[in-house]
Amino acid sequence: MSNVRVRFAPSPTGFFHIGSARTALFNWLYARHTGGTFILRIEDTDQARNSEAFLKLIYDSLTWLGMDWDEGPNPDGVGERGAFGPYRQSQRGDVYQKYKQQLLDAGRAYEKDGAVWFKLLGERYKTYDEHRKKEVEKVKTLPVVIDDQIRGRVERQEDEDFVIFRSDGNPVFHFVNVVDDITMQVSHIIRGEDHLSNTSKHVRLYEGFGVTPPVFAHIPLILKSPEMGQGKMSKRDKGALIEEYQQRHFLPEALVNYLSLLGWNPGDNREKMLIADIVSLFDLPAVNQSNARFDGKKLANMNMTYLLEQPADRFVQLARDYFVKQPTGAAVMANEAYFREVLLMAQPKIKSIDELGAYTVYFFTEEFPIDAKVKEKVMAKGDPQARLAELIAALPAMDFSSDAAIEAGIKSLAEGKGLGFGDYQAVARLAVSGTNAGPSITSMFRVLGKERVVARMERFLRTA
RNA sequence: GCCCUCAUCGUCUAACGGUUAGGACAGGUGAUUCUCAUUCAUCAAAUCGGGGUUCGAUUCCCCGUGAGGGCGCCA
Repeated sequence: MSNVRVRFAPSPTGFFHIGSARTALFNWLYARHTGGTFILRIEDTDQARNSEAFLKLIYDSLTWLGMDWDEGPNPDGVGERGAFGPYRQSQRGDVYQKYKQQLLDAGRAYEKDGAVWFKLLGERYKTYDEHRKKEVEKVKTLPVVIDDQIRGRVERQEDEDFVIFRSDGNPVFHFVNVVDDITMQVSHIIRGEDHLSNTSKHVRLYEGFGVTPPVFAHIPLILKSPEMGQGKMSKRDKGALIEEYQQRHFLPEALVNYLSLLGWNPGDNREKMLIADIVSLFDLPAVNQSNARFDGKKLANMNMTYLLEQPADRFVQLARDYFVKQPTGAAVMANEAYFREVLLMAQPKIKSIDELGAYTVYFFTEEFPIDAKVKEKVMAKGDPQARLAELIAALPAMDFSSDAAIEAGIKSLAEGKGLGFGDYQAVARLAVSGTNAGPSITSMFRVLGKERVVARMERFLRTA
């Protein structure tokens, strides 16, 4: 095992969104690529906004996406693993007190207005702050130099003392973040670019503790797609929540694959890749510097590509997971062999699992909808009623033992009337399935069975 | 207002300082299949602007402009 130690440090104050997932992913990829350790740390110091439900969502989302962690709370939330715990900041009060005392003893922190402040070293002066509309005390310091793995050399001036413990006694983010990274021996900090400006604070804190800062790597942000407006993606944007993709039965590996391509590429034209290949190819210097816009269409396409190539058993299992949650689920899955046959017929045709219900409805009930637009179109051409009547007459004698036999049967009927297969196909499909989209008419007939096909045609003729 | 970062088709992106600026998604057109979808073929589509450096700049430098982020006793 290498000495690379990275962490993902979410706070359970809201839904798990796509930006967090991508940050987690890049950390996970780097850990797996280097043979290092991936740590999950829960930043739950903000008691007012924390919730157990959101905490569980973090575990579930990471697990669903296949990002396993080596240290941190256990995925079921009971107990934890790793030698550097506790991994929830709410349980690390003692550690923070100790480090606060260290700063106090060294003269690098002081109390003011009931809060504890970190003290910058240098000459002090007062100046008016245009942004905050008040006079502030600043400190003349040398710029902090950050050698970022993705950005290169970044310089930033840190010129004001800042709070590390609030007057309510709780430590603030910058402080706990640095203390935890020190005590957990984090070697690389991979996080969003929104933290780049905070990094100078963090570096000063490391110096205050007499510790060499870890390697920083600030990854680009995910922006809204153009139709969603301006700015970085937030939880309120459509498609921003991991939970949503889970509910829509996306394939997690497709989502991970898509996310990995937002700000990174393997150096060639490959896009669809095995997770194992992404792990072996991923590296920090290859990460882009510019922000990326989220594109739901490309994600959907990636998901479809994955869906098309799923082995039959996995696809049926995915379908089962979907139908279990549908009100009609029990009826749909009542006959195992029939269910499987219908589903495998649908697999090459659908773009996402959540289309399955509508796509296969007429296989499981007589109460399927008739698409009005399709009906109008089909009925306007030729003499569909006559074709249907001919089919009804010919069907009882037809061989239904195979797709080929059915096809031959319809063809010979058509030839006898001087017509083509196509003259019967559209109206038969409409009468039997209520739509124009579906598997081949022959396999549809065979799976449905002769009686049901004839009955539906008769009913259609009566009501049409 | 101050500070930091970024800038190639609509979007994600590729291109040792030398390419007809490539690929993918989305879009257009056509072919194939009994429908639909897939698939295949094909078309359209970009180096933000201005200065340098250089024989030569998408690539290096500067200035604009635009976009994103930060400036909390939030994380």
